[in-house]
Amino acid sequence: MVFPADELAARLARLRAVCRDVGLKLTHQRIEIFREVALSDDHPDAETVFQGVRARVPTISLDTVYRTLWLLEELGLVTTLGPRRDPTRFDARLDSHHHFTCESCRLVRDFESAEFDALSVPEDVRRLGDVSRVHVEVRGRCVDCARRRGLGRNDDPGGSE
Amino acid sequence: MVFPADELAARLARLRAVCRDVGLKLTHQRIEIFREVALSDDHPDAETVFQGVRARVPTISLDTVYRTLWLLEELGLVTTLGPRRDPTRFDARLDSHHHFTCESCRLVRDFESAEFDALSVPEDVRRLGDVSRVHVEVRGRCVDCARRRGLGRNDDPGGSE
DNA sequence: CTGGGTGCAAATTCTTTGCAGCTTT
DNA sequence: AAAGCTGCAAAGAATTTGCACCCAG
Repeated sequence: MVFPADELAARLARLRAVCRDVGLKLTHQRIEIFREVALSDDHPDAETVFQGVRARVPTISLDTVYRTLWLLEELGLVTTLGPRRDPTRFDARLDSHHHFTCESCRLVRDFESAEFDALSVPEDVRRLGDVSRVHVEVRGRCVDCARRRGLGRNDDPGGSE
Repeated sequence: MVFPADELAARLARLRAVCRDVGLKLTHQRIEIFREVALSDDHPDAETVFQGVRARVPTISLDTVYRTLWLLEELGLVTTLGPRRDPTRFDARLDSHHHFTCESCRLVRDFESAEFDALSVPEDVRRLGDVSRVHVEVRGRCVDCARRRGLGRNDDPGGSE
């Protein structure tokens, strides 16, 4: 792994703390699922986590993995790559632009930024491969969702602009 | 729409040019599907494109929409939000970091950058909502895929670090 | 014309849900 | 003991595929 062993312990401690605070049970499965994601450095999907955990907990089921991953996500202990729980979305803009994504609803808005466009990719990244595009993803909660308050999720972006 | 009417014409012209060059037929469906994505500023998913196009072409089918969208993506005429054709992937790192994603295989690598971490969100974006996180997505082709050449897609990232 | 493209319907893949029994608190 | 979790199996989305007919080149 990339990070020191301490880091895993710290993440697990955080899981414990959050579960206690929110009143969630700290089951064997939850710990192992969280550990699997925390230990991997390549951002596994649910199926991959399932395979990994199953090596240690043979009775684990795939649906528990899904339920737990989304639970951890709601608790803020893990995040997702790309928009959350969303089918693939397409973009016809080929010029350099960036995205603001609302974590509550499906809203995504483009924006331009000369500063962001000017970003130069670090040398270590260039060593990973050929870079074709660099764009900034800003996540947050849109004004409409913020107005509606609460932590619940809205399925429909309000502003039709 | 946000961009001038000319822009749509330019995008359609580009579609024509690319199809001709590659020897693809310029069907009514392809034009309408492309137009639907090009005209929308909220990054529709396949289902939404389907609904939109169906208003003008009642016989369109959802599978044609999928096929066409992925075709346009391969031609470089549209892109996707988040990783392409990939189930949801999870990330247990909560500290600020960024991603390099290979467009050929499923490889995703984290990297750190003080410069990227220091980015400040433009005022107009802050008006869209509350920002919780800013990260940079670098897309390209990893060294292993580059070595394998060709435009085909590899399903398995080779390097196990 | 002729082959690529489309529509249909069925198949996959990814993810969620209802329910009965088992585990943490 | 009580409520929350889990595993199972079945349901539900999202996406893909096989095949016969049709249209752009």
